[in-house]
Amino acid sequence: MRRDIFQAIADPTRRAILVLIAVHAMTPNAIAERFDITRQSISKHLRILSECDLLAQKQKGREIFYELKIDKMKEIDIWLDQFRKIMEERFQLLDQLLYTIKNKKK
Amino acid sequence: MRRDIFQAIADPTRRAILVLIAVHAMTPNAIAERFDITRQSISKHLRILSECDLLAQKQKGREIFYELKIDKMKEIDIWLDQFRKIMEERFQLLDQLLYTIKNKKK
DNA sequence: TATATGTGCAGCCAATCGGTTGCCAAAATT
DNA sequence: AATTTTGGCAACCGATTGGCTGCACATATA
Repeated sequence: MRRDIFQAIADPTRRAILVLIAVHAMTPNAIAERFDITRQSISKHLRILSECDLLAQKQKGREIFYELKIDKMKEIDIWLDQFRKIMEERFQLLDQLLYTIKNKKK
Repeated sequence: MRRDIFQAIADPTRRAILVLIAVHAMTPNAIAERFDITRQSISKHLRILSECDLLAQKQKGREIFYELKIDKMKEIDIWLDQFRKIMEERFQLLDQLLYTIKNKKK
């Protein structure tokens, strides 16, 4: 069973859950009310998100509030950084090239 | 057939392909050499990535060079922005709360 | 104490995924 | 003209996914 954050956010329902929870912690029932699928399905999604360390649970009586562990989202940002760096290098190379051409003209 | 960028980057092979191609455009065969799977599998991945508008093709003779359409990657960044904003608002609320407490003490 | 509510787990199922092999077409090489 | 190289497509297959139902269990409430 592969379980990483990229696989976790691949599902649109799970992405919506993350956005919902980001605003404030919610119980599985409250979340399920927002979707057209069963509470059990939501529960499965919450388990998957939890296994990726994206969620924290806070028990209050018989209710469980799930909240987003926002720090984990940084992992995606870190992955994106690779591309930002590659693009930056590419632009620098382009600048260098343009500079060389300019000097040759002189 | 669902086909969005989040589903596209869910697969680790596809993520690796994106990083490879980001550096410079490559042919399917050249990409396949870097992995332990068949050229046909790579071809499938390239098709999926293309369907998400993540890749551009440049034909040179019988070779096809695939290159990354870096702009499409911004979509992920835009999605992450939601969370950045929510977090910012949360911190501002916290600041406000701390300010109110401070003033009440006076 | 009996009942209602909140939650998670197990098992089922159709659809999708990610790999494979086999094949064909176009371009390059001999 | 025959052969090699490059690349895509189709069909197949086992594993995974994302939904469902049914059930069990703990906690509130009557």
